[in-house]
Amino acid sequence: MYVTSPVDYFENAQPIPPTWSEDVAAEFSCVTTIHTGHSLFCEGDDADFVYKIIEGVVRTSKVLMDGRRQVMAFGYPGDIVGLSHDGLYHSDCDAIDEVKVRIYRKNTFNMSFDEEPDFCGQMLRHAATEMNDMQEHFMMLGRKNALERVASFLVVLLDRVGEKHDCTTCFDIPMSRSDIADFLGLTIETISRSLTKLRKDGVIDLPNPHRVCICKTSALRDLGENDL
Amino acid sequence: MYVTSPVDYFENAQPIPPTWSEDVAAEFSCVTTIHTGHSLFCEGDDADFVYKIIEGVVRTSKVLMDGRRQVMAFGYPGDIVGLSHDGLYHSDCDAIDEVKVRIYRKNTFNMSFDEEPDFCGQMLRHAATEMNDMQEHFMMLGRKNALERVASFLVVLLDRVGEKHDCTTCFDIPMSRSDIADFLGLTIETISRSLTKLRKDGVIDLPNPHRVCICKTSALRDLGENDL
DNA sequence: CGTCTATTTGAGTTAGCTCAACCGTCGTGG
DNA sequence: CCACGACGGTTGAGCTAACTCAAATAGACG
Repeated sequence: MYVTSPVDYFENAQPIPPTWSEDVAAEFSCVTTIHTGHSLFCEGDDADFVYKIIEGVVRTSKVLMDGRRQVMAFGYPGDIVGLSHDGLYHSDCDAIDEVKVRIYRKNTFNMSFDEEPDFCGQMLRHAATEMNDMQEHFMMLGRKNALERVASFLVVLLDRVGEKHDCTTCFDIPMSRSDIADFLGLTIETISRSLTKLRKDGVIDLPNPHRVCICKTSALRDLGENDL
Repeated sequence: MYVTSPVDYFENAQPIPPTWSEDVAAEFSCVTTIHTGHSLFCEGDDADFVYKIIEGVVRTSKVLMDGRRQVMAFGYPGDIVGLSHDGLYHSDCDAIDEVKVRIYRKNTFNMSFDEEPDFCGQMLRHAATEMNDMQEHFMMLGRKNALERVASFLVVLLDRVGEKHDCTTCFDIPMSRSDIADFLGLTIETISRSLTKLRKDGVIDLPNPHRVCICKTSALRDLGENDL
């Protein structure tokens, strides 16, 4: 099931000491870089690690036997990926660009919280936040049309990574059209056509295929009808 | 924003004592019944409680301004609903049939875990399980066709509440066609047609609209292509 | 400069939607 | 007791948004 080996960053793992506090936590985690296109983990692997994104963007996805793929989420800096309920990963996770992550050994906190209860609390808060995002995602996949989905997607990115320049807000889109399509449950052609329509309507500008500038923020928000 | 009042079950709430252990937990939670069609909570309400389903089935859903609705999940006995990341509920939750729940005061464990760390662990495990279910749900909404979605849905119910009788496994479907449609991102007509097709193909039997018997389990599983 | 890959654009097809009719069950009231 | 209307589910017919397939375009890279 392995595409690339996701665990060889952790060869010199230290033994786990009896107590664990915030400032020694660093000893039980390590920072590493995953190169563009490489996997953090694959579906079916033992879920031994949890990853916190420091830099770059990852993609978590699942594939059906016939190759149909659904992208669950894009993980941006601050996001946590790799939580499992049964000790196995149930999705693939790949680096979309050059990604720096902090890797935590699962057994130091996950499923056994004796050492540091607050880490569990942080984890739960994070899970609750992610579940909320997932509910927004359900709304898109189940009930919004193509243009609304693309608009919603752009609004989420706008609020998360938009850089305000005078009247427009711009940001990079590190993922391919194919990634966006598989995230939104559409095809690359429909993504392209929707972006073109938004551009022709003057809502956005596309300096290049991997960068967007939002010209009419409120129009985009109206289209996306995102919560909050 | 209220449809029905979801909080009047908790009029005689007790003050929170300083310590909290498993056997006194009952004091900080209470069991109550929510009647068919009534709400446990609504989007926008203060998320003061978390609910564990004891009996019956609940539906969590979101609606867009124009009335389009997406059902996020059906909560069966053992499931927990009402987790929030920011102190507000972001979905509606309603009783599909007569529902018995245990209501926990959020502040006794959620977001402040000083008293009982293990409750947080249970919560996190539950959240991880639910996130896994949600990922299956994404696959359905984004990448499966109507028949596959209905088959997947039936397989999940089959594994969860199926009662095996000789060669077939049967279970009740407490939710309406409209609920199923809004869960699967389809219309009631498409649900009906898909069920009829499965019946005509001999995969299932429908003694009445709210009960299914699975005749060809493996055929249904093949169609649904569920993970695990 | 040519090849490769990602994206955009165009044209025709189709799965699922919309709208409408129909059917069975249930509760209500004359 | 039965007629009636309301409601939930099923079935049919036509429509349309998004898909599929195909071609054109544009960068990126050796």
